[in-house]
Amino acid sequence: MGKDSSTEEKIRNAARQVFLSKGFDGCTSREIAKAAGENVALVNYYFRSKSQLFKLIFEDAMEEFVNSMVLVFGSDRSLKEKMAIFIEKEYDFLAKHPEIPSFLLNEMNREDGCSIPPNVHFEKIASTGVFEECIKAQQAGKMREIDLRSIPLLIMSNCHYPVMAKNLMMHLQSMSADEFDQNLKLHREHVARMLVDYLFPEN
Amino acid sequence: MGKDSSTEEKIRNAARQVFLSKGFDGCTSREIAKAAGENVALVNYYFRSKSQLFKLIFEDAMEEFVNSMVLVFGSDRSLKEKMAIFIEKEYDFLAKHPEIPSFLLNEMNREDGCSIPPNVHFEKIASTGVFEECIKAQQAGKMREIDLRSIPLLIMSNCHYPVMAKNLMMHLQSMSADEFDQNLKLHREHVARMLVDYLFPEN
DNA sequence: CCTTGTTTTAAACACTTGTTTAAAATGCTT
DNA sequence: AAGCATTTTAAACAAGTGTTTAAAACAAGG
Repeated sequence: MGKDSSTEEKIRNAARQVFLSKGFDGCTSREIAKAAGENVALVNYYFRSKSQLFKLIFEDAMEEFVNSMVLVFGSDRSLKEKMAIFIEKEYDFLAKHPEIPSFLLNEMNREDGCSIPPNVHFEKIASTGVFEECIKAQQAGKMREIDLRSIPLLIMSNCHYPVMAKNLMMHLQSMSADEFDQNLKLHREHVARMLVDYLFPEN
Repeated sequence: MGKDSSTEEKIRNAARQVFLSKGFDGCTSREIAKAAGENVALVNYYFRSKSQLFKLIFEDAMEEFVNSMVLVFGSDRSLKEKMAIFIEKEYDFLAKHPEIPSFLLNEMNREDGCSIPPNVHFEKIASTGVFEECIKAQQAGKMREIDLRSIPLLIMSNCHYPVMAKNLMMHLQSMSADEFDQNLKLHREHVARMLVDYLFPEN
């Protein structure tokens, strides 16, 4: 069976790009094929159906997404440092892949959207031991008493939303894309300071 | 010309519900008509086209959205109080209309998505005088030195994202809808405290 | 009643959708 | 070169899309 470079990969990459920016409903099989420079029939020849191909792309994105979480938490810095570094990395990651948050959220909310076993991703994050680390820190009085499930939500809110809301904010505050990007660099520092200050209050 | 109750409104309401939950690409004219219990042709009879009808719904949602901002900032409380109240109101509002943030963001990012004059909404917010109020507070050392455009972004991030990410969080943390909603109540208080503490540091 | 204008309907329009087919092109082994 | 499976193509398929049409149903006033 063939090299997985060439055609199959070309379609997969094109699909990724198109799906990420337009979503499942927002694009057509022919659009993906054209973006790959290949015949429409090849999409189904290699991936059986549009949905099947989408599932592949979606799970890839989800994995990439979760991995970027796991990476930092696995290191052996202090919890406070980890948090700050994670926010840094997250902003860097999102600068390169700004469509991922919107993509995941949207397709997660579509009916018959997500058919993935949840435990996989949960386990991956839990396996870094970051949760136990938090509990310890809380018991030692070094970390604010807060439900552990709120922490990812706090971080993700402040990292993901700004990227997703770029167009909306540009509209509401009538600013250009450059202005927004420039402002985002400052915003990022506020976010890091605010979250760390809140989660690790000074005595 | 007829009563604007009955058919026209029935279609408009159905369209709102369907558009909000599925987006422009995610639904069909026939689906809207069926939801309204009327014939397909009536959609175009009253609204000329699917796009036209969508534009109406979209601008309505946007207005509702901006108004919920303006309402609080127009009151005559202290800035610190306004902020806290606003977050409260926003969470209440979003509990009733959880689809609006996703809807606005998505359709804002669609190509040929937003064809609305931006200045309208910007002016509406600016006209509350909240910006001048912030500048004053910053000069008096009562408010953190931060670009004013970051403040709405901070607030919206922490109010809107949690609602949008409900399904994603349920999945990642393998929790039920009830668990999530319960957690959201606690989360909301953290958000209010964190934002106020950060924007109005004690001395 | 008939006439007028408005509202509603079923049917059709042209076009796009995802998917399949059957034939053509290509590559590889013998 | 011949035979083979694999890959690619253009064409077709049925179903669904937004929109239009032309006729029917309705309401109101003369």
